[in-house]
Amino acid sequence: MSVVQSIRQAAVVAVNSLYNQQVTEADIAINTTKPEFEGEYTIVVFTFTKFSRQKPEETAQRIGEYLVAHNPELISKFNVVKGFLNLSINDAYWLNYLQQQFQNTNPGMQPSNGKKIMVEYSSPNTNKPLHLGHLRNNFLGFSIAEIIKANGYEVIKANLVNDRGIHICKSMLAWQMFAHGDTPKSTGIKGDHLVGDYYVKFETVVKEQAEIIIDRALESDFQDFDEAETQKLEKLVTALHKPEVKADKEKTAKIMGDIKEMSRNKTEIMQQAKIMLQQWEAGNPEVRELWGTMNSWVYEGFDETYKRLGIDFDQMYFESETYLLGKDLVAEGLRKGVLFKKEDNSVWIDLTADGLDQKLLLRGDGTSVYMTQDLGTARLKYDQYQMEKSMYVVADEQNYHFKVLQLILQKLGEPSADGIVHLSYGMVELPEGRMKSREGTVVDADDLIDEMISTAEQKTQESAKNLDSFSEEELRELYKTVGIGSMKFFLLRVDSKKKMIFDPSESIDLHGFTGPFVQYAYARIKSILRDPELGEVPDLSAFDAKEALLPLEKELIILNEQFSTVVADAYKELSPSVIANYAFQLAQTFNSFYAEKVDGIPTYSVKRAASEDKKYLRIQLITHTANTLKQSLKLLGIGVPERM
RNA sequence: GUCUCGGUAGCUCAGCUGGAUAGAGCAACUGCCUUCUAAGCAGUAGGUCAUUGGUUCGAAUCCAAUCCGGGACACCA
Repeated sequence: MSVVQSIRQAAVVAVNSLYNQQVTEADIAINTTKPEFEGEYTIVVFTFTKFSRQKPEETAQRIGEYLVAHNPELISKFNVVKGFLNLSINDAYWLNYLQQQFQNTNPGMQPSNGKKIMVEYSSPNTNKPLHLGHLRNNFLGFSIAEIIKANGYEVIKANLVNDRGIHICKSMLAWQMFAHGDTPKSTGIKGDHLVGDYYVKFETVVKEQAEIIIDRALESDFQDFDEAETQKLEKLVTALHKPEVKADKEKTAKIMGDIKEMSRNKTEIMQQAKIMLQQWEAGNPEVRELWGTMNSWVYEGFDETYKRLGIDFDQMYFESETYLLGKDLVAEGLRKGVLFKKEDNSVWIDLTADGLDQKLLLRGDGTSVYMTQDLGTARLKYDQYQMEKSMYVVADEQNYHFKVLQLILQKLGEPSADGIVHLSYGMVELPEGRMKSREGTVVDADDLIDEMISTAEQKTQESAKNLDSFSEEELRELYKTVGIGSMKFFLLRVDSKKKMIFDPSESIDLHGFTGPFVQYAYARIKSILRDPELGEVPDLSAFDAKEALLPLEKELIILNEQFSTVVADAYKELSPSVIANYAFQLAQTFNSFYAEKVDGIPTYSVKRAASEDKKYLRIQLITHTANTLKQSLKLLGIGVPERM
């Protein structure tokens, strides 16, 4: 049990017996004590004055006296400032905690609770390589999975690959037209990048072809369109010439966007892509073969990137295998009367009673839409794993989709419905706005990884000591650990619910609130423990420290003790940033502990400690700190170097 | 238009289940490497917590309104 919980329990007893009340643990407000006051934890007693009928100071005084009298092993003394009851925890309590924990190489882990949670993340399209946005998704998904595991759950990490659809046909078509049979092997280009290059090629051709159609349309020449489209375009073009629209930039842009979109759809190459998609769905062997080949190139590329990043999955799903799912569910829904058919045979659900709209679930021609697939996939997942919760790590632009998904599953009476959790995160933006793959303004994942690893190399060459004692292999490993670590930390330290801005012109820092800062603190501890001058250290598992704790010793123990609570909070908030902030604070406190000097003499030296008692206590303390730092970073998917 | 998320130091962000004088990092400035790793430590400077009103002993935190910005509301995924 954590200190805070112990205090809480003791305080409930104190308040209830002193004032004959029925308060519960939730009624006790506990904060860490501000550094300018004595004590470690503070109970705020203002709320108790309602029934104590005393001034805050008197109330705090009485509760403080009661706590010290009844819990001497926990609370050694107290002081009162206004309505704040500052408690000093008994040194023996901290020492006992340290004694119990210092050899635990997995601090903060809860025992198994037998429940399962699925986390779906990454879920890339197979028509282009991964970019910065995917990185945030991947790191978040992986880290959340680790955090959930630490809270006692079994986790299934799932990846639903979007391997079919118009987007991959675009790459395929452009490859057929322009590649002259090039392959990753023949060109030396990584598979996902090669396929991505042809996606970009496709888009440039569309743009060229669309421009001609747009120009004609703006001259009111609608030869490319059918009757209905012509009518719509006539309205749009007329609107464009109205003075009030001309004055309104936003409106003009919107209309131009509509015209552009309609024109793009009429280009020859887009028509060909649509035909290819139909051929794919019809099982055309040639198209299927090309599809298989190009996807395999992409998978090789993805695997390489995932491997470098240390990202993995327990269960792969492919949309080509799941896109037809969900139709059974729709049929059942129709039978149950939850869904209804319109004249054109399309199937809908009416969500107007829930403040939402009607939502299409099956097209008139019987083909499924995104939502249909997701309904089916939800059932498939649940049939396979019967998990407590099914989490989707997907950007916040799809908040509405997941709200609707859960609601429909509930109305259909699916057992998976209540467990649906959308882990919604904000997008990564550039200083000038959103990244757009169509416009080529994306930060490529592989490029960024390379850049960070070489930045780590540069920095290591500048500042590491004893560089010549590292082997080539060790150095490569170190650059990777630090480079990837800095990137993961950078993307995870910000609350995932908020969008974040990344400026590619300023490379990711390795100083201050960063991954390498935490890694450095860890490596420092390891270096202390490795030092031959430390001498022979006896088995400390029964060591019993006698001397009073010094300020930073105590502060370090207190922080370490909070780790379990932090891990629980990170799960509750579904936010790795809670862990990142904690890891930084712990590393920072250790660095102060490490560096404090009085008259040039280090206060907290381990090997030169004033007594054996202090030396052994500090060995326990920094060992535990190293374990906690390592574990924190592990929960973020970040590794630690033994030296750097 | 409706819904939704956000606005805290020059920049990037913590803090938000109400609690003491609002915290970090970066950037700027001052110090600190003959003693366990300076990717570090100690310090200085930098704030109308978007605005207004309300609830409260107490509001960055809760409520309402307003302003600014993002996103969603597809027979796209």
